[in-house]
Amino acid sequence: MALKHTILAFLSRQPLSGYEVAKEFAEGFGGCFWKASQQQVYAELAKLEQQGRVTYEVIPQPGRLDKKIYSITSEGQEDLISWLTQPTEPTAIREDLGVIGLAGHLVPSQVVVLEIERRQKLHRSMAQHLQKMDEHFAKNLDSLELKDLYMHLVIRRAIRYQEDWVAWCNESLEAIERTMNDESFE
Amino acid sequence: MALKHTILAFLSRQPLSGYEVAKEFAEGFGGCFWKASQQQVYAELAKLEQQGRVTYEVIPQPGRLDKKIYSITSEGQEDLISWLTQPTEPTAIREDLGVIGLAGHLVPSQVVVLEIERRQKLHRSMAQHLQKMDEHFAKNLDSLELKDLYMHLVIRRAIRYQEDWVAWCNESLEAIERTMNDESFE
DNA sequence: CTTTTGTACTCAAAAACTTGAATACAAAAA
DNA sequence: TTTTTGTATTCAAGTTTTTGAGTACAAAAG
Repeated sequence: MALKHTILAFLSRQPLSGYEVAKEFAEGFGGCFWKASQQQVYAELAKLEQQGRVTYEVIPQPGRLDKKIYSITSEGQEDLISWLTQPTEPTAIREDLGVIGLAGHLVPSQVVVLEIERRQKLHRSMAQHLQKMDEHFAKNLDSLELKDLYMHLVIRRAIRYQEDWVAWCNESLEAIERTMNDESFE
Repeated sequence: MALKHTILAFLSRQPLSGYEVAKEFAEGFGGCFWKASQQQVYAELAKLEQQGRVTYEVIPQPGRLDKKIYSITSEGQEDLISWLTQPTEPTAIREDLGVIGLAGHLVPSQVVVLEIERRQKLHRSMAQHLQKMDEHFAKNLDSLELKDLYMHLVIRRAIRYQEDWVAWCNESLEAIERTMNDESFE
């Protein structure tokens, strides 16, 4: 699984607390690329710590719960690098909206149309949100250091994904509406 | 989870044996949309049968193991329809190649470049394979019955997905190579 | 004539993920 | 001033998914 390596990848960029890692998985990167719950992240960090892939430093906070700042160890970096060097396999899409296509004939077309419209709006706003995340990188494209260039590419991937959904929704809505009209004139 | 409903969706199109359902998840639909192992499919079918969502008819085959042909029951159809009527949630991408972006700075750019090139070829051939699956539908687009129109839309979704990967790979390769050249002239 | 491929199904264990709850405290909003 | 939001972490149960092996037989390929 790659949750482990995704966490290591985050920590390879900068040390973070468990809470901060979890936030990345809930919002930024996770918002549309890789989701993981807080519990999953904390459990994984504990496991990685046991395996010596990460260490943490306890930061006492005045009038607050302590914070554990995790950083990647050299073992962790080696592990990560050897994972990075192996070929990746494409992931299946696993999308509920696709299943609707398989059984859409069981419900009135309007149900499908409304759902596609709802999803289209959602993906449009996700694309916009990602565009904003990317702005900073896209502006200085030529002077980006490698780390940031890669981050930009990852965000671009997510933007494309969302935009592709929007375009497919359009295409599909048109096709369905065309068919609905055809049938009513027959 | 939607594996259950995806199986019901298949059976709502036509009765199938467990083996055939598993094949759908390995190749056709599953090839790029939803993957599930044989074991998962058989287990799920058994559970659905217990719940009365599907029934099977044992077909004895001369000189072969018996075959169980599953069909959806009216309970199954009701279950499926009520699921179809609920809003769907977008799925996270969960792609290993995205994680590479987060930690790409740890390995030589050539490693990333080669991996992206490898993936690009893969997605190109997946797109072609899907195009072929779609040919039959795309040809008679105007005379398609609803069932087939929806199937066409699902395949289109998968084609777009694969093509989007190909385009992103291009975009990324160019950006990385540009940066590599910049740096070697400095 | 033997190996591979394809049909057809089952069992079991481990890893991963989801869901729900709980604890603890601070700062801002209502 | 009470509620909500945000920071920060942990435990537990249940479901899903992955991985690996095993049984059985037929037909085609080598």
